[in-house]
Parts: sequence; structure tokens; C-alpha cells
Amino acid sequence: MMTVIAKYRNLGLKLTPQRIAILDYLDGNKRHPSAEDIYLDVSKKFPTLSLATVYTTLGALREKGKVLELTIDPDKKRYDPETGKHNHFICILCKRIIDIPATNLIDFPEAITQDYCIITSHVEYSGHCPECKNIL
Amino acid sequence: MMTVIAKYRNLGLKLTPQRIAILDYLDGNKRHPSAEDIYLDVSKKFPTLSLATVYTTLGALREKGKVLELTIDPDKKRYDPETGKHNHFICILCKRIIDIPATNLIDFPEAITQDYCIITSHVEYSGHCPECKNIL
DNA sequence: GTACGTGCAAAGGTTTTGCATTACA
DNA sequence: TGTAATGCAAAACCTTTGCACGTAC
Repeated sequence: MMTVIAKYRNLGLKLTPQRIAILDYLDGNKRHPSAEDIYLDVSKKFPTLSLATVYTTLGALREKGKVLELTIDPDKKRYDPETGKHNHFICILCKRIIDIPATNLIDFPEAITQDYCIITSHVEYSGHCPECKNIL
Repeated sequence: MMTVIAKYRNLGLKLTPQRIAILDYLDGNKRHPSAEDIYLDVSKKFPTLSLATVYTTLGALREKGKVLELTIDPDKKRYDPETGKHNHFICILCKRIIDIPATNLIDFPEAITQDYCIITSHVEYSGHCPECKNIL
């Protein structure tokens, strides 16, 4: 098992204890946390942590391509340490975000691919997740 | 040509002059404006308009399914009066949002459609629009 | 040693809310 | 006439920024 220190060593980022704690929290995390989710959890073990540090660390990781900033939740940004190609489902009731595997998406008319430079594509699904569906 | 008054008459919304002006601005508008865009334009002809009125009108229209709230722009919400099925492209430089026709999207593993209740799906593309691509 | 990160507080931007007044239906 | 919308101001959030201090490299 690779430690986050080894994993993020050569990015040109200083690995402070705060950052290592944030990276530990994010590593393999499938919950798509908000900045505040990260802050609340990491500050349990690191009480001096500041929310501003969480934001700047997320910004630095995003610039290095190590985290995705998701805009699927209308209320706040959510973060995803899994940067491989996949899509997302958000439950409109509990706001859980769940990974959806990406199949071969061919949904872009060829006439458009000539004029545009497409850098990312992302499918966003919304509805009721299995838990909320059962309660309804 | 149908006036917006005829178009929105039977929604149970009071058609005040402010709302009619907002509806006129939105009708057929392909620019995916923000609340402030709407406010700035409509208040030219309606100087007493309040930004709060724009927000509450957009909220009422959204509840009636007459406008979509887009979260594709990380900076603010954008609104779309075209509620038929289509997708969006956002230019990461100029923030223009452009409609992309939806093809038959079959990108959801069947195992998942059984457990989830999918209400909406939306493909979000980002990159450089034709104008910005030419400048680069 | 130096450039970069931290933490605090304050500011910025977007969106919502409370409330008295106004006006549609 | 009664219910709902308006407009103003203030508040509520989320996120960013300035700055003095501290620390990884």
C-alpha cells in the first residue's frame, strides 16, 4: 500500500502535516466531500486546521490534476480524488453523489467537434438513490 | 407568435409587469444568463426591478418546470428557458454556454437503473468555444 | 535561508429571507 | 378583497484574500 506521502511527493507541493492529513482523508474516498466535510473530519485529529487551508490545498491539488471539482451539487462544490474517467449520480433528496462507470460516450455531433475544442465531458444523473427510493 | 402572457397564463403565477419583462427577456434566449444578467438587462427598461424579484421569479418558474437551473458554471447559477432534452458546452475561457443536441444516450448500466430512480441526465462538455479557439 | 503554507480575520460574491407596501386576479 | 409579488435591506452561505508567522525543502 502506497502512502500518500509517496503518492504526492513529486508534485512540487510542500507536504505539511495539514496537507498529509487532508490527503489521507481524500485518498480512496468515494463520498465526494465538500470543503467543509473535509475540514470537519480532518480538524478532529488536527484541531488547528483552518478552512482556508483546506481550500488552498484543494486548489493546489486541482491545478496538479489530482482532484476534481464537481459542480453537480447546486449548493456547494464537491471534490473527487478519483480523476479517471467516470460519471456521477446525485440524489436530489440526500445529496449523496455516487460514481457511475463511463461507457463509450459518443454523444457529440461531428460537425461540432470540428469547431470546438472539447477538453472534458461528464454525464450528470440525478434522481433518487437506492436508500431514498426505499423510504419513499 | 405567441406572447409570453399567453404562454405562461395558466401556471398559477401572477403575471406582474416585472415578471412579464423577465419572461420576455428569457423567451427564446439562448445565452444561459445568470440572475444578474437578467437583472441588468431587464432593469434597463424597468428601473425599479429588484434582484430579489429576479430570484423569486426564477424559483417560481423552476418549480413549474419552465426554466432549468444549470450548475455547469462553477461561479454562479445559469438559467435556461429551453427545457427540452439537450446538453451543454461551457467555454472555460469566456464562460459562454452553448446548446448541444442530445443524441440517444445509453450510458447507464442496466444493473444501476434497477436500483436507482433516474429523473434527469445531462452531459456537460467543457473546452474552448470556436471564438476563443481562434484567438489562442 | 527562502519560498511557500498556515491560520486568523475580513472581504467578496451569490443567493435567500423578513417585512411593510403594492397590485394582480 | 385576499393572496401573492415587489423592493429594500439585512443576513446567510460559500469561497477567496491579506497578512504576520511558521515550516518544509
